[in-house]
Amino acid sequence: MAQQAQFEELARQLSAFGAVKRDLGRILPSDCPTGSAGVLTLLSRHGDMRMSKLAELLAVDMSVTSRHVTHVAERGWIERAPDPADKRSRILRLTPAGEAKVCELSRRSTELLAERLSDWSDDEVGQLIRLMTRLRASFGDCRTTLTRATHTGAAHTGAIAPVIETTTRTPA
Amino acid sequence: MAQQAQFEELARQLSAFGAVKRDLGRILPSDCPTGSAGVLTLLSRHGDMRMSKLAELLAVDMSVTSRHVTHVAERGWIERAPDPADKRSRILRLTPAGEAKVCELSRRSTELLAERLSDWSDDEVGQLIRLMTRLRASFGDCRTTLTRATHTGAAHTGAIAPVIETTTRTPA
DNA sequence: TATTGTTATACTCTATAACTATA
DNA sequence: TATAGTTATAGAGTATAACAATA
Repeated sequence: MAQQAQFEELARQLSAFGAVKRDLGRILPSDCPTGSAGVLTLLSRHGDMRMSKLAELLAVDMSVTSRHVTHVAERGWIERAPDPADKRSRILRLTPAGEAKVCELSRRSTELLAERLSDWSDDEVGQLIRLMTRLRASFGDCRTTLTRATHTGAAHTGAIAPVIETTTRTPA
Repeated sequence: MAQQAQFEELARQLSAFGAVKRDLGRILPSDCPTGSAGVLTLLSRHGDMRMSKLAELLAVDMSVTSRHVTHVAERGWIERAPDPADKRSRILRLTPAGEAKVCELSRRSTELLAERLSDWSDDEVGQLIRLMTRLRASFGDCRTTLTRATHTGAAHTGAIAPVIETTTRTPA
C-alpha cells in the first residue's frame, strides 16, 4: 500500500498525461481520428469480433463504439458481416484497406515514439509498459492485451490471437 | 533505443489509458469537471500565476485555459487580480473556498487510487510516477512538477513552491 | 423479458481565428 | 508591431435514453 502523497502525485500525472495523448493524436491522418484508430488497432490485434466485444475492449459505451465503427465502415476499412449464430449481432472484420491503414497508423505512432524516446533504454520502455498495463488491470480493465507478445515484432503484421480474456466488465 | 514492437505496444497502452482517466473523472463533483480540477490543482501546487503560465502547465491553448478559469472564477474558487506590472495580465489566486475544493478533490482521487491500487507497493507506485514523469518530459512537457516533493505529504495543504521551471514551450 | 445494436441529444474538452487592450 | 487574454465557432469523444430487432 502506497502513501497518500504518492496517490496525489499519481493523480496529477494521470491528469497531465492527456497532453501526451493529444500529441500522439495530432500525427494521425485527418480522416482517421483517435476513435477510429482505436477500432482498427483492436481489430488488428484481436481479430474479428462483435460490437459488444469491441466496446468492452475500448472501454467505452456501445453507443460510442457504434459511431466509431460506422465511421471506419464508411471508409471501407472494416466490414460488418451478419452473425449466423445471432441475427442481432454483427461481426466486424478488417478489410485489406483497413489492414493497410493499421500499418500506416502503426508506422506513424512508432516514428513519433522512436523520436521522442530516443534516449530511453529498452528496459525502461518495458517497465513503463508493464506498469501501465498493471494500472489498467487494477482499474478493472479487461484490455491487458499482448504483454507477452511485446517483443515478438508480430504486432503490426495483421490479426493475432486474443491474449487475455478475463472479465466481462461493462464500461458504463 | 527500444524496439519497434515496444513502441507499438506503448502506443496501444497510451490509447487505452483514457479509460483510467475517465474513471478518475467520474468521481469528481458535478460542478467541477476535469478542466476545472486541473486549474485548481495546479494553482494549489504552484501558487499564484498568470493565465499564460497556467496554460503552459496545463499544456492546452490559452483559449481553453480562459474558459476553465472563467468556470472556476464564477464559482468563487479563484480570484483574478490585476497584475500591477502588466495591465494586460491577470494574476490567478486560489480563494479559501478554492483551497477547500482542492482538498475535496485530493481526498476523492486519493480514495479511489488507494482502493484500486491497494495491492501495489510503495515502490511500484513510485516507479510508475517516475516513468510517467519522464515520458511527459520526453514529449517536451514542462509539467514535470513535484517529483522530489512526492513523499512530503504537503501537496494537499495549500500552495507550495514551484519546483521545476524548464522550457517555455507553447502547446499549440 | 432481456439483449444487441443504432440513433438522438447533450455535455466536456480542445483548437483556430477574430478581437480588445496593452506593451 | 507584438503580446496577454477573451470570445465565437467548430470538431472530436463520451454518456444517457429511447428505440428496433432478435433471443
